[in-house]
Amino acid sequence: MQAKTVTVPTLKRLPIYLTYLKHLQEQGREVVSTTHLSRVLKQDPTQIRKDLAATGLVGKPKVGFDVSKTIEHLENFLGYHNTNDAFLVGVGNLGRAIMGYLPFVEKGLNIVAAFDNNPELIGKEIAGIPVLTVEKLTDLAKRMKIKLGILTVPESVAQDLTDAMVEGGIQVIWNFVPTRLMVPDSVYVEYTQLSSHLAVIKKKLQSIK
Amino acid sequence: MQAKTVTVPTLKRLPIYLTYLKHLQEQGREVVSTTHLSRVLKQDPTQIRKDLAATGLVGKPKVGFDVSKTIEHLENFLGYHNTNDAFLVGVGNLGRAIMGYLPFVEKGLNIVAAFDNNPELIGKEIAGIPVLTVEKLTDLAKRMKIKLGILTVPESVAQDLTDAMVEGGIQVIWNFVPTRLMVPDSVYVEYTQLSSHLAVIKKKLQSIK
DNA sequence: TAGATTGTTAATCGATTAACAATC
DNA sequence: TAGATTGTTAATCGATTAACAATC
Repeated sequence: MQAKTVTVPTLKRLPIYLTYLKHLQEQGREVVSTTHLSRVLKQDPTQIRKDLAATGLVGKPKVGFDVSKTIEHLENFLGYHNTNDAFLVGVGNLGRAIMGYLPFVEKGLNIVAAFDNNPELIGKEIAGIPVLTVEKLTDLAKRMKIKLGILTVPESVAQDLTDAMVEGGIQVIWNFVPTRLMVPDSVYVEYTQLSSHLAVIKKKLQSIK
Repeated sequence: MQAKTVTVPTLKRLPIYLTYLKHLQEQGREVVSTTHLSRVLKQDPTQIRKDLAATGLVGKPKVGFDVSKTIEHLENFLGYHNTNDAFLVGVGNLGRAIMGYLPFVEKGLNIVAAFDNNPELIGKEIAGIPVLTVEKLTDLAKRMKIKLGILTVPESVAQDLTDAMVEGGIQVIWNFVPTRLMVPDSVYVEYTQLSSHLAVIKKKLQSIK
């Protein structure tokens, strides 16, 4: 079956299935039913079936899904085997963590250079990634045809550096700064807003005290 | 007007409004309309009005919302002025980044201790936070009546340390590990799945190439 | 075969968006 | 007053969940 268009909610659940399937594989399980996945992952079995079907997977009635094949299929679908080059802008705490975060390397994220305006960092290497001055950002992005930029700067300079990335031809920005960025329609911004998660957590804490 | 029950999507948008309102405040703006917010934040104005109304805010027809009062109100509503004590478990790259992440401090997250099993880290301080052995986690959580735990360990030990937290009476877990955690119904888990965001980003990159 | 599981259509649920009267 | 904006009810949209026939 051909892969249909996959919705964002589905796309976000796939990596969760994948980690659990790998766990099963390590234990030597060969097949798994969505009924089982449903119990463990606490999600509706129909939803899991629809999610898998959306990637083009087919299961066997009465049997379930082949663990190894499903892993292989999902990894291909998510593009874990082909790497994407990226620039990281803002070598603070969070930036450094992302630069050295192994799970991203395993999933095919390849940060080729990082940028900062701190003279003490420029010229150094962090987690094997060279740190360059932000002045080189736009030109280098053009020259290297970089399509993905990861933004981990303080809020005050977020828009300026976004502009620099956009000018350099970057088309997808992973934004960790708690601000909306202004970008042309052609540029996609993926927002990872830790403050939003914190808001949910604090509300929850209020209600249980 | 009284604050109604606020949905999670609404809760997650409030911090975004807040950062932009502070930006306006710095520029000396005294009032703002949801029409204006809508243009800048690229969100439906009705949604913004509903979100604000859900927190108990009222605006002035023809005028809009008072910037300073709205900021004050939202900060109170989100509990930025009263701190929540938390334990952080797993002092790797990501854990360290969170320990030193200023925006969390400003929003009232107070990490009082961190835990790891690496002997080289134990006894040290990182960003002013003491690192202790994971063996002390459960007892100390009980004694200090800690309600919030932040989980930034490798996947292989995530469930074990979750169990340790739950046994220590922790009721809310902020999980950065790309796995579902098994917890009793009384425990709430907030999932921040960076792998899910990466999945969305990689798909986007595939489509623009 | 009987029963478990898949795959799909239909129903439900909840969030977003549209329409519009009320208000300063 | 006229017009912009709020606040709210109604309509829409999309995602989740339920029901159930098809399948091995």
